[in-house]
Amino acid sequence: MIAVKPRYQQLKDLIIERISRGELLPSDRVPSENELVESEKVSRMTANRALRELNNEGYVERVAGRGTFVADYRSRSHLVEVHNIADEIERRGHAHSSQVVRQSRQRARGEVAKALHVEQGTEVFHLLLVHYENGTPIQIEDRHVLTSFAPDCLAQDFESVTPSAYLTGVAPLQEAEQVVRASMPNAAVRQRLQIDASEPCLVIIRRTWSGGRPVTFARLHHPGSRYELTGHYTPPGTSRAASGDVVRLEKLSQ
Amino acid sequence: MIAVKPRYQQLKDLIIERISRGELLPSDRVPSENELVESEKVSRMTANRALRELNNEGYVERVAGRGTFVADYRSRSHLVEVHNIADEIERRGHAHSSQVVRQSRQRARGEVAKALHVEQGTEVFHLLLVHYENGTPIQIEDRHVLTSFAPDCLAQDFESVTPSAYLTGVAPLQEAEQVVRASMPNAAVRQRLQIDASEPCLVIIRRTWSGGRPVTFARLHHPGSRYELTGHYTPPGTSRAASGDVVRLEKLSQ
DNA sequence: TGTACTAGCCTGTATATACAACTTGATGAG
DNA sequence: CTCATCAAGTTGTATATACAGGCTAGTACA
Repeated sequence: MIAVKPRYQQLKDLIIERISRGELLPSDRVPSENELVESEKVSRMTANRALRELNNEGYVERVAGRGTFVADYRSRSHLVEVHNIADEIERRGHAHSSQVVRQSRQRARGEVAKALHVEQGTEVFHLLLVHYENGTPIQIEDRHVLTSFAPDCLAQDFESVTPSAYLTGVAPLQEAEQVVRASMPNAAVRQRLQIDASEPCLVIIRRTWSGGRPVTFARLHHPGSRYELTGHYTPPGTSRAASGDVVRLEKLSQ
Repeated sequence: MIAVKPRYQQLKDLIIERISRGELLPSDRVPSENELVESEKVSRMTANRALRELNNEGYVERVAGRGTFVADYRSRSHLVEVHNIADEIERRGHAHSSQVVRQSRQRARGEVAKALHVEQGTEVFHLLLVHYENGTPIQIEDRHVLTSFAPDCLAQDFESVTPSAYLTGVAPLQEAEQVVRASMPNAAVRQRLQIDASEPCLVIIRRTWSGGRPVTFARLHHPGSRYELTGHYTPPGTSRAASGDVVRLEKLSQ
């Protein structure tokens, strides 16, 4: 099946390709419709459709009169926003800090090797951090990263830039799977989160893909009494105004 | 500001309007491009853009050679799929059953009144069900519904059709907010879920909107050892094939 | 020097036209 | 009656053209 892709899709693929290989960085200017007409020998309407759809999908931002620009990674998907606990805490107006417990190479075993699609015993990076909100522990981040994805992982200072922010900067994350559970933590987790034996944890296990392969696998433990996940869903095509005056549910249900 | 909406947007609004007022039902035929050219006095390209975008947004399905048809509610948004615990259980190949504990009128107080945007003391429907997977309790559904939204709510047999499925049938749900927490259940919840005092619950608090106002508010309790939420995110515009061979994470991390 | 204006680029929308590919139902040949 | 063919309607794509409106830089003018 050698189905020929439509021309507008070829243009989209071309631009996505340039973005994901880092040739075009966030806020860089993307070729204008007329430039694409010249260089790719298409009509302006075809170039328009390609750029318009990339805009709808969050890859680029368009400004009438100025041009088309690569969007920030963080606005590309809700997923990436949720990824970064530091942003989340700062958006609440609180202070974020973190402590690196471990930052080392490790041989991938069992679950980690399977999740990252590597052989048992392959070297990967292992990060263990505790994140604090106004000095109170809010998350344990236990993360494994493919060495080939981020070779300079051990040289980073993860107390000033979170692993999420760093990894997002290395390359855009394209896909993610996550599982959310409630479970009782063991003693080590309890000690790091400063909670007692009767408090459950909200656990998120998340695997993220880039360039067609899984690149990082994280287990995030949160104290049940101090953390909750919130989500907001609107069907596409709904006017933005409608969702603006939604009362935040977490305030209602405390 | 009397901004004139673009023509293609007017067409989209027109069709969404017909769908949401029930004039067009799922699988009904939507006017074809040429019919819109006639009736709405637009060019075919404009009609094409309107229908194409409605298709991308999940409102309609298009089949070359046949026409354009209203999509099923359940395929309109991932949200609605996730809503129905019965479908979820059956998709796993297990048997779903449920027991209605309470199905009555109740005066809305406190949190419920605030969440549904009604005065304290307004009458609402109250549903309390326990859902079972292969005979084991998997969810307590404690739900409040606006009487005006579903007047025949008390006449339904919720042991054969789940509240989610019923409510989805009354009108398409347009928006939802949810909060996910881990917490220790009280004795009543423990007893209904048949769990002991050391097991935490995964709690989902969800509010759903239709026609611009909140219509139902639900608290869902799940035993931490038997239930987990899974999510899968792909940025829009990614080819579908890539996400097909993703290994389910819940199997990896058991 | 400073300000107003304009040319030139950009996106956003709308139309008319064309051809390809698919589906369905009718028509006609065997 | 059966099967092949065809016509008409549908979506999907692509092009050429046009005009409106936003933005910017440079130019002319005061």
